[in-house]
Amino acid sequence: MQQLDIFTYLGKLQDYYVREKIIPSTTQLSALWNVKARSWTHQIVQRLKEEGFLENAPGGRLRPTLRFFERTVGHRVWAGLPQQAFDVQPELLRIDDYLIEKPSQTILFPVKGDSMIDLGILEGDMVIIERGNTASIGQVVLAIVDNEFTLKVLARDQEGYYLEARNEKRGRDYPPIRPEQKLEIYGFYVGLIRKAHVAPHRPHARPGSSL
Amino acid sequence: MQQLDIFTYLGKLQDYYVREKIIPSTTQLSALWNVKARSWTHQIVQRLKEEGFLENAPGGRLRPTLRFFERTVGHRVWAGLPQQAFDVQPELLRIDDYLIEKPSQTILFPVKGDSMIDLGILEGDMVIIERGNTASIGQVVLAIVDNEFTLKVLARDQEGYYLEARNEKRGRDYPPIRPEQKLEIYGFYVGLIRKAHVAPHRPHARPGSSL
DNA sequence: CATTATAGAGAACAAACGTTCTTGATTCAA
DNA sequence: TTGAATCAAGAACGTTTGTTCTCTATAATG
Repeated sequence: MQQLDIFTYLGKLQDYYVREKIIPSTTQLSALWNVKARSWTHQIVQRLKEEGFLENAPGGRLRPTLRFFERTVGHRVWAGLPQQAFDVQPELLRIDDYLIEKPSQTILFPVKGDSMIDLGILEGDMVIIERGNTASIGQVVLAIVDNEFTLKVLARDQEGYYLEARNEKRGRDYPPIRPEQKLEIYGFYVGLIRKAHVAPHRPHARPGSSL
Repeated sequence: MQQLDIFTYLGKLQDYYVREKIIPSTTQLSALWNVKARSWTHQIVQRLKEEGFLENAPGGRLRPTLRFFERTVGHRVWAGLPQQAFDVQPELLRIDDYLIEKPSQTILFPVKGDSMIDLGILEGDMVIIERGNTASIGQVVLAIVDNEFTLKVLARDQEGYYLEARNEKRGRDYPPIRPEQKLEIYGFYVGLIRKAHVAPHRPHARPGSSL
């Protein structure tokens, strides 16, 4: 704690950036960090630049680098403090880049119902759909049936193409969908994001200690 | 073309923002827009604020609004489609913002095994973990057992706290984990991202037409 | 003990900043 | 042809900015 811990400052700044979507000026940074002297704030900023979290945009203002957004991915227990995650060369990952390859052809679609539960696609999840009207058998596709979107597996038999659910338990609730005329495919499933509905944080349990 | 076309200015600014990831100052905007008077630049900015493309961040600096990013996936694509699509405003949702509230306390962790499959957490998924050593019974937690991370449900009985898997089918493969001394909780599950392993794109099927 | 980093504050400054007010063209409808 | 908008530039303002330089405490080291 004696040592100037840049990551404490970085953390506050990252949280601020998420809130405000801007890197503030030295003066405002001083307030954010509870530093009384703008000169000292400047010093800390300099350190963050050396570490590669910030850089100067044309005009001298600060802007976040790619590294600023990167998030640690843990594989095994890091010896000691969690902050060391940065030192230990962990895998770094940016969610948007990881999930979306073609931003202009990608949309998010909210999942309703549990017809795809066997593939781990739950109600309330957001599926990531890449546009394209061609798909392979067995692929999960977002199709348009009766003027409504539906997420199903593309299948085919003697009678032609149809859509299958993936819910073993309640299979009879989701019979195959056979298009009356044509099957309109909007895009195909390339990923998923889920926000867990965390119960309002009542810290019931505090088993053992911590780190 | 006679009329002051804000969108010409907006376009240039959008391109600049993609390049530099920052909204420049009035002076630099003047250069970008080939406007000689900073006052006039200020006027245009005012117009863009009224239209909802820009706003003032705390401190007076400019920042882009959500509408600023609107253009990427043309909304015209949606015209004529089922109404569900409009609920989400796909291109306006930024994944990072949606999933992560406290970036500095959040990590991603790759899921191994199928012990949590009943909660739709599959092998290869990345769970989003928010740090904190307190948790409620029934919450999904990332705990440290035998110097390895494990993702399980926190439970409790007469004997004390323990960890449960969630895999009905192969329940006997995942017996409850009871800590020898103390149960160390690293953080709790707040979300998930998944990248579907799309088979190399062989466009087997082209059922019906498209849009 | 003396010394040397480290953590922090204060003052000071030129440049850049956001803003306002004034003035001059050009366009276009009454 | 008068008069109001619109488009544009200039000058001027007080404030904030990034930066530098100097000066202290405190802690660690030898």
